[in-house]
Amino acid sequence: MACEKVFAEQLRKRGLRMTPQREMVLSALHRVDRFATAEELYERVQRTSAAVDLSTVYRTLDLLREFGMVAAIEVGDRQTRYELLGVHGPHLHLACQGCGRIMGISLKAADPLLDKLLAGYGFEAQLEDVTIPGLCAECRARGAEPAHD
Amino acid sequence: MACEKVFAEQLRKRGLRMTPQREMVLSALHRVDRFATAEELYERVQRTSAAVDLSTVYRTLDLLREFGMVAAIEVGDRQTRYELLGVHGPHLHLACQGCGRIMGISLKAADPLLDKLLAGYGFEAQLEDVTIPGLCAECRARGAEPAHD
DNA sequence: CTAAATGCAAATATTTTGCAGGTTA
DNA sequence: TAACCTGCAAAATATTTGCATTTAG
Repeated sequence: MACEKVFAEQLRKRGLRMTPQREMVLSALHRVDRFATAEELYERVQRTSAAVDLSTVYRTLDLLREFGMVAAIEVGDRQTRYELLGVHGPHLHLACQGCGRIMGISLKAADPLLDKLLAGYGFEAQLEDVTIPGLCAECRARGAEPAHD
Repeated sequence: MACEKVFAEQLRKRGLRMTPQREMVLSALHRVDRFATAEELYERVQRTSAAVDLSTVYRTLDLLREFGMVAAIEVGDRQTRYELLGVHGPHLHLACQGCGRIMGISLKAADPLLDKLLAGYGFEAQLEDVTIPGLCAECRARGAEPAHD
């Protein structure tokens, strides 16, 4: 996956430019463990260059989102999390309220729901960035309560 | 619907108190058109008494949420919206990205998905407060683009 | 009377923006 | 070299909290 290539290509297409900062953010997205907050990515980028600003991270994430290379998802808390959409493309997210883990699964599972919403309500759902809260198998086994807050 | 009764009851159960402010917030939730932000509720409450503070609105909404009388849902934007859970109880929310409208529909539609998640991933989904983005029939007919932001 | 609730103001947290100066193509 | 990008600082937004005072029960 020449992500950098794709990014550079998309940038050029719009008359925008590739910069070291933008490379670093993309690279951080690769190294980070799947879902990261802007702050986490910022910290990671800083290890490479302390001069990069948080606002630049946000601006780059916005671009990557526009290009469809990154998904922005919201778990319960206030922070947005970012995920690199690699070979797998968009998917559905399951967020365990017990342990905080997030799983990405195929959109296929939601096809019946999708059809039902379209047939019954004329509603064309976009489940790509939807995050479904709940409890994962382990937490259920542990008898964990769904954290309300 | 003796919502006030239920509220008062729940409060008493925990040694908390009914106050005019809390009544006003609950009342505002009734009058407001289904989904309201804290700010909207605040404005409405202020028409009755200008002395009520926004923080009190938030505190009351938190209580109502704990009591399961109110659902807090997140549409794309940063603001949380609150909805009174009346006779119908919890449901699934469809948020049109074209016109901003929010529909509440029965959780039934998602039963197959629920089963699939449980069977396939051991994940017990809680769809009560989930908001699904997409396009409603009207907006699709108008050929509206799903607003990315 | 006393624990709980309120208003106020200030703190937090996250994200966005304006701008002067540096940089990329 | 000209449009773009960056860092910095400050603004904007949404929500939460500490505290002195008031109030419900």
